[in-house]
Amino acid sequence: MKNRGHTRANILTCAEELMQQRGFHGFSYHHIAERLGIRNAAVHYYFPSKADLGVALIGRFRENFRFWADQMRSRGATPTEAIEGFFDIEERYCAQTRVCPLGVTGVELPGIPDPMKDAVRGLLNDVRQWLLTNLEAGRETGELSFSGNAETRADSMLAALQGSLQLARLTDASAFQRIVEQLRVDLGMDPSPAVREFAAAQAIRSMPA
Amino acid sequence: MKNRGHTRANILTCAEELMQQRGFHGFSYHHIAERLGIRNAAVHYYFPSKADLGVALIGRFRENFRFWADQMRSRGATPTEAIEGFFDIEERYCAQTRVCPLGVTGVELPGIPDPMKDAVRGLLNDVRQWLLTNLEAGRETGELSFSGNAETRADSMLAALQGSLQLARLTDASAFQRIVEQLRVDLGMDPSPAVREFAAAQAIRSMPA
DNA sequence: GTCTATATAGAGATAGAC
DNA sequence: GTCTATCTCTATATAGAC
Repeated sequence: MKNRGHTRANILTCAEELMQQRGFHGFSYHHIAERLGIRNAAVHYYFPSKADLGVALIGRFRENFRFWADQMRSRGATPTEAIEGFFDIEERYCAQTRVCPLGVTGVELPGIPDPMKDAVRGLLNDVRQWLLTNLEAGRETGELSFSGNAETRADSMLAALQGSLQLARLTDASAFQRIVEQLRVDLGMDPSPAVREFAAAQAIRSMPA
Repeated sequence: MKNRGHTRANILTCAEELMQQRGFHGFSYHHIAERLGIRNAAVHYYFPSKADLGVALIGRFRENFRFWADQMRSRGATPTEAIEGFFDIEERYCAQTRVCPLGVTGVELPGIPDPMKDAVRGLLNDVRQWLLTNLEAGRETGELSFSGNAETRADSMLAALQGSLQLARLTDASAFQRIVEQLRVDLGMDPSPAVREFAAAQAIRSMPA
């Protein structure tokens, strides 16, 4: 038996990919079981209902995001580096033809289980708060410059990133790249490859698989 | 029998709302039949398969958009007025807790029928082209001012609008309003009437007696 | 054009053996 | 912890009566 003791984590990893590629209603326990070479019932052993699975998925996004953000902070990343790291997470989604979990749940909202909705709102709150803090800190130090209120800027950025992953699947990945570059310009960020490479390396090293 | 001769149109109207609220996999023929007070089989009479229904739905979005754009043009709308009109369409979606059809299909893409994918790409192309034309025309006349390339600006705007409808459902409608206001600022447009009123009220309150 | 009735397949879920 | 077997419910779809 491969991956002894890792079945639960394997299920989550597999379901995460399926959800970000096909939507929460776009995959079934059978899809997961098939990919992992196990049976339907084994998946139900770990996640009795699909609502349980959905809540666990969102919970893992939250944990991973917090872990990643803590890593960034403890490594002394500047606001600019932190935001570049966030762009890199999204870029990896784009490369895997995934969309943002907030986009998936935003689209399917009335059909997803209530406990999962609560979890998603918590995730959104964490990400928003993190981005807001970095935008304000960056404006404070002068490394970022943007007009208007930071809350709105944070929401605009999240919306644009979310939408760009969806548009990129309908056209091609360059749509995503160009929109991110536009966001950099709007924040007065340096578009130099050196900064992007640094942030990408940080993000890859500190993002749990 | 109500709405004699309108069943096909009623089905489309109903399915459109369901799709924008719940996603393409989030509703069934039964939901439609129930809402219209008819039977499952009657829906299949007009749209033999769900793929047929999906293609027809996207086709209607395209027709409606073209019709609306033609109206705008024949009434001599300026680029600014045209773009405000587009914001109005999205705002109505927001008020009805709907998201953009491009967002729905962007999220569920690998699971939707192939002919529907083609139709969606056509719709996106129409909307992108329309927005691009208006951005360029507005920059030409000087009524709009924005940096960078107009294609990227058009894609950014579509992504932000799409994402903002999804975020607004996870938080509240004000997220959508603030993001649209940000888009206006980014294009050098006048603030919306609501924002102007608010600013005016602030000014009056802060005026010395 | 809409109905009743029915077919098929899939999704979600449980019981009990190993 | 994973399996086989089974159950129920829903979604999609068709046939044929009215």
